[in-house]
Amino acid sequence: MTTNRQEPNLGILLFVAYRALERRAHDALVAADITDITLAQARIAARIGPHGTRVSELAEQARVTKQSAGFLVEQLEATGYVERVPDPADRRARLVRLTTRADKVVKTANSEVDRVLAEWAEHVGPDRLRQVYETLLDLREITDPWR
Amino acid sequence: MTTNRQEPNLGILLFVAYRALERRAHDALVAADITDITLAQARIAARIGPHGTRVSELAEQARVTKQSAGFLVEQLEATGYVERVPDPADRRARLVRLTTRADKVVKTANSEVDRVLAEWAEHVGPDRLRQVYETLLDLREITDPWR
DNA sequence: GTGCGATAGACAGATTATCTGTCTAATCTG
DNA sequence: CAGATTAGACAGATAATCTGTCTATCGCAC
Repeated sequence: MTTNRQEPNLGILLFVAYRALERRAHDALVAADITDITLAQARIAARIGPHGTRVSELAEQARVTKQSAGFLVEQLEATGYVERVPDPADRRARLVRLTTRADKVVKTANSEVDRVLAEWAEHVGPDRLRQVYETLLDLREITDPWR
Repeated sequence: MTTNRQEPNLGILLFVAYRALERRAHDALVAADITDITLAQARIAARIGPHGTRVSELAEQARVTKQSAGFLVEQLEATGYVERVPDPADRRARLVRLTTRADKVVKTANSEVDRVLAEWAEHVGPDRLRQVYETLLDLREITDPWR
């Protein structure tokens, strides 16, 4: 529970903006006939780095348990959007990487995000939007236990 | 899917901040021995206005279907945190209201949110935090289809 | 005022996402 | 090297969410 005030509190504002962005990106995928990726899978996939990322790290970033992340990665693997390769640096671990099949997905999602951000910048002004970005970036130092 | 860039994108920053706030509030409830409210229930409860709110509106605000919202309200009703009363303005509708049993919960959650916001203000400066609030408030005009 | 499309929300059923707990192998640390 | 930690798989349970359908009511346009 955050609060139940009438004036929207910061939590709700963060939520609304986040969900709007996420929703637009996912809708863009559906519009591009990419209908075999759920929102939860996308949340995981969006956090995969260019050189692959461990399931544990994906779990931390997406704020779910390792089990949940593993479950979603398994599905993404089944649909061919990711692959798991051994981590050369740690034989316990496996790196989750995006496959070439994911290229179109990433491109589509990124394009839409860019479009949304352009709309936002148009609405509130590029400076104010950048201020939000920079402040949230600094805030991450205390809100993000990892990194 | 938002993107998979390395520099955190705005979507991820919004997510991290939102989840940090939500998590802290929920943890505060658990610390106060309020363990019969789940995060999903809290998301719904946090959006109930002082004079009661319709399930449909809660669903819209929390970005879930009416069915999901109804399901969660049912649980909150079973644990006695909310009650449903007929809406005098519309006989189809019922208003979901917080009960007195919810007082402690609301107070606990609000206190923790205030505490978190104070920490945030401490870290980035009150001005910058207020700028984030105001910009997100303006942004809501285009990101929030309702209201 | 009547009729028709929209809305509120309940009911049913299915699926998806998530968690806790446990286990093994591998790594790190003192 | 021994013990603690970490990565992630496996098993099982639960929670959350969706689609679809249905009834009652509302709000208009005519």
